[in-house]
Amino acid sequence: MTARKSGQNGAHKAAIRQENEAQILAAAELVFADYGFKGATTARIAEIAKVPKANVHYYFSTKEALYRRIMEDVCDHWLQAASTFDNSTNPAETLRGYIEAKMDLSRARPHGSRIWAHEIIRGAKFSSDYISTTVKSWLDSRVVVINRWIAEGKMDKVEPYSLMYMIFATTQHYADFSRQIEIFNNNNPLSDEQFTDAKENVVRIILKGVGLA
Amino acid sequence: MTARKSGQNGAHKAAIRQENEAQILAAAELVFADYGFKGATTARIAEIAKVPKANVHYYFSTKEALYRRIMEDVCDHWLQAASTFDNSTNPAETLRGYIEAKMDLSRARPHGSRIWAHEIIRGAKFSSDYISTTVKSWLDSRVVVINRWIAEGKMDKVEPYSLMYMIFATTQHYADFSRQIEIFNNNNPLSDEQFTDAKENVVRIILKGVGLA
DNA sequence: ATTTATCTTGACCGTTTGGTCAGGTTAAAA
DNA sequence: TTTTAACCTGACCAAACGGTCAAGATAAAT
Repeated sequence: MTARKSGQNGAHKAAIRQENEAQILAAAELVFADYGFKGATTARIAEIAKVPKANVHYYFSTKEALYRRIMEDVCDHWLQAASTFDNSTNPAETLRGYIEAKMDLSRARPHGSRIWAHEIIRGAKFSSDYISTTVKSWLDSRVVVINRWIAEGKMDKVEPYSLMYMIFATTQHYADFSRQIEIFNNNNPLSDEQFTDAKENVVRIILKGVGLA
Repeated sequence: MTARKSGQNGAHKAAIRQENEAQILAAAELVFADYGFKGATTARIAEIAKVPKANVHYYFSTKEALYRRIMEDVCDHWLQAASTFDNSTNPAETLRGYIEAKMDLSRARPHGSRIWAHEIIRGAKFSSDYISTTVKSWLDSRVVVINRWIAEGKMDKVEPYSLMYMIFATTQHYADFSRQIEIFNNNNPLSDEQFTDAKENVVRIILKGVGLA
């Protein structure tokens, strides 16, 4: 294949790089989600990505570098869902939007949620900085909003952190524990209908639970 | 030390066995909780248990045998907390009792909860039988109770599974994600006071959320 | 056509892994 | 006291681990 056949300026090489990196990242996300950082192996990642193991190390110098890259991706998506909390005029609408966004993220990217779970369970060795700065700032500012709603008598007086933890836990449960839910559902993954129903139930219980229904 | 010095009939040997097994089990619980089955190493377990690695294999033939034993323990404790759901006359009292029992279990035995989380995240390879029989039976019978409460107009019409998943997720979050909670709490573990407060908030939000307040 | 830069990979290396074992110590039984 | 059964452990092993590298293949630039 000549240079002319592809786009100009080394577009083919760039495409190869992008393709391979994407393949490796997708495989790594799967393997890290199943086994966490320590339990995952580069050989297994290579196998799933369908590239020789040496090629994994050509694109990502170390297992840790690959892991950190995956964590960045996971955090980016988390922040994206978080932004739903911005429109803070109507408490019920805002909370509903946030819960629904987090539920949808659990459905769309369960592996990311599982990687995060591994990371925290193990003690957040790689991400404690990110949590104590970026995530904590985000959370604290939402707590302020919730406290304002409470002060304005728009909702019940609840501990905002407890509420947020409940939302974190419940929404992520549908990703992290989907295998358990599947078994309870007679060994069938939740259908789109069942998931939508679950989402509505979660929203309703929480909104009513804090006096927003 | 002679046989006479200890109780009769080989009590000393039995005591040694019990002591060592307990030490190894405690260490294994810690290590499996941090790294899951695959990521945990027998060398690390031996180190924490303060016995030579060969001794770990003297008491537990393989890493998998040790892991299964730990899983049994975890399940036993889970079933113990589950029994709180038995007194099913008063919905609010029953649910409150169950939620509080699960919260207390997360506080008292966080490692067990984390091991369970690892196990499910990975796909419940060792425990799918236990879940699809024992746990599912337990859950389905509680769902019947909740549906009866709903039919009797004692609480809102909610999807019982969604409600139970919310309780699982939220209570276990205080064990599995305690490191994250700690960071949000300015790098301090929740005090007994804060935990009691969180527990009460969780109970209040859920009970009110399903129309039991 | 030749050079250069990037991509590819089988073979390899030192270390760590789960697990074994021979030979020892200790306590219970005879 | 002697025998027996259980406990203990340093040393070891094959396999799997993360990572390296030299040598070749491919495509872009000259």
